[in-house]
Amino acid sequence: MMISTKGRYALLVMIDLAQHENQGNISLKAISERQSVSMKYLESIVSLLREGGLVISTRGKEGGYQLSRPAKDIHVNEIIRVTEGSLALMACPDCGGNSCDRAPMCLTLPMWQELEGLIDGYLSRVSIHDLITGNVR
Amino acid sequence: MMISTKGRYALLVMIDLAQHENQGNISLKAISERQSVSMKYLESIVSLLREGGLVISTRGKEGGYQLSRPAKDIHVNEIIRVTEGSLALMACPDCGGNSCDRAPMCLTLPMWQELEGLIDGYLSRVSIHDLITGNVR
DNA sequence: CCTAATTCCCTGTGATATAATAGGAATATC
DNA sequence: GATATTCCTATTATATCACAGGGAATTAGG
Repeated sequence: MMISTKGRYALLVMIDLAQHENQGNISLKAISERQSVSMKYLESIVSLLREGGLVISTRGKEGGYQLSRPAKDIHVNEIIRVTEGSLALMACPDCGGNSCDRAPMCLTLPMWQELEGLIDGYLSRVSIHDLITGNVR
Repeated sequence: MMISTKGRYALLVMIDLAQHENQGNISLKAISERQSVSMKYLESIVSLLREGGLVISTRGKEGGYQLSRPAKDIHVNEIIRVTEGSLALMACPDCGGNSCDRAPMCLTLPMWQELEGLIDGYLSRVSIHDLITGNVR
């Protein structure tokens, strides 16, 4: 399974923020209540989104989060990359991508690279806005 | 990370078997020595391949494994499916794919289904034989 | 029949990752 | 100064991974 709850909840948060775009700061409490997800857990996930520059935070009372860019300009591959680490399906364990003596293992490398490009290519064409409007294909 | 060593080693075994096609039974001992992987761990992996019908086993002395079909007719998606469970990236946790009240979550479902089809489509076009001959694209 | 080589099966184990929880410090608003 | 919020650092519980061990069942060859 490629996508853990971390990535799932991250998408959830981004969609929620997009649905309340231009409504000022959205607090985690509001999101957690709307999506019935533990607020404490959301905290750790949103902090990844913040470090990745996908959301902007404001501390203190009346604080909260907003998308750092319009929902049309934020794509799913960024969200996954920030929360799940990377999209890398597999790396050659010994040589790190270069050729080595572990031949049969390396035989599969071109396939993984090709597939990775395929996945990243697709997810980079799906924006948060596309998800909300159901414009996925 | 989508592919664990289970899937990696399974591919390794299948490639090794393909490289010794028409040479009778290949023992785990031989594979484990060639690929320097623990024989005990290989055991558990090959048993998945056997249950999945991808290899045929022969017990007793001079026993071992062979591909159940020509390498050209075995594709990577089958191997991953058998060893890693499924290619499913994500399922709607509450409604199992149908629509439910957890709207934002379900908004992402079409995207995952599309992507899953993309991945499965690609991997179903890559055979073990393709991997060996470097005919990947 | 006997021995050796093999698959098969069941169980255990340490390491790591995931999913979540907990407590409190820092910051901003009113 | 009270309150609401983000931010930071732990801790725990559970699951999965990557093996290891012991032995039963099966088969080939002498």
